[in-house]
Amino acid sequence: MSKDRPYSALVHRLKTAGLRPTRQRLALAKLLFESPGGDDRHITAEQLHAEALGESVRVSLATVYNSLHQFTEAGLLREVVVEPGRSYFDTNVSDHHHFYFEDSGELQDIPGEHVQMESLPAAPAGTRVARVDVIIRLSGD
Amino acid sequence: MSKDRPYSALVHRLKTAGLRPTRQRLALAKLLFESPGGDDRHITAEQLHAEALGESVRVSLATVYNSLHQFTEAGLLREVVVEPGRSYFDTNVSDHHHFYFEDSGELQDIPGEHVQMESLPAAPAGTRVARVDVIIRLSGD
DNA sequence: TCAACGAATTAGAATAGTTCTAATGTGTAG
DNA sequence: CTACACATTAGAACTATTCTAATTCGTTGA
Ligand SMILES: [Mn+2]
Ligand SMILES: [Mn+2]
Ligand SMILES: [Zn+2]
Ligand SMILES: [Zn+2]
Repeated sequence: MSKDRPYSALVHRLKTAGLRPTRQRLALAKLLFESPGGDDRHITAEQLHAEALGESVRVSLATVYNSLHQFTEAGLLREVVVEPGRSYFDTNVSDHHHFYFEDSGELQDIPGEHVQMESLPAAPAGTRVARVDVIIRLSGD
Repeated sequence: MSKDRPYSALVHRLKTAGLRPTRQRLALAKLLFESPGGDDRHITAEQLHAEALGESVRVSLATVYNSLHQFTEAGLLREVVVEPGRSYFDTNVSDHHHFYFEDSGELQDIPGEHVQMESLPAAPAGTRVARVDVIIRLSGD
């Protein structure tokens, strides 16, 4: 279909999401989605910024935040809040839940089938369920 | 049993928790646990501080934070994080989950029986489950 | 190809929630 | 009552995040 460079799939992904494929967004998307384990990363804005700088991708922290939020709105990422002042962006947008290791601050996926709710209560009138977050908090032994 | 003033039950509650019943802790505990609906309040530190000042209880914000954390450690409160930079303290420490109204920022209890997990995955070796948080995020219509 | 324009990026300031510091005050055991 | 550990406090500090307004870039269509 396309004879483009390695970025071609990402370019398409961003365009489809209504986002211009800028140098910064492409580089961040590459780090997010095409690293080893890219379909299950849990990363903070500061971590991604550091990672970019480490790869000599020049991008500001403000742009990292902007991009992460835009990717989230576009459904490419999912935001998971675990502590006040600590939120992760998750490259796995399928239906799943999380272990949170309180000691190390790490998040780990739990496949969706392993936690099932029976009888989710109905959303109150005038609202719809935007998301259901299940976080199993773990502490050391 | 006791012929003490209205604070007597609270004094006992704090002492049992290993906390000295100081003027500030008593006043905050009274606001938290003896308001109408005191077994189901979801309040932030700043809200509680404002409430205290409104009742002419002189207490610093630092003490409000200290007390909320101490109460939480003692099992009198439970902390619920809903957004980066927004955490609530919940006077309902029984097993239950929450609706979060994204528009208004309010939290509402869902009785424990109304959400049941089947087959919670086992905690990874070397860890124990400290808590399971279920937050159903609602957005307007 | 390129001008024009709206969109994106940026540095740095600003904000908000929370925690820290170190000086002062208070509850309680003896 | 005294002494001392514990608690409170004002304000500074800190951290994650958002904002601002100046600059740069991507796209489109002539
Ligand atoms: Mn956000
Ligand atoms: Mn806390
Ligand atoms: Zn995940
Ligand atoms: Zn609750």
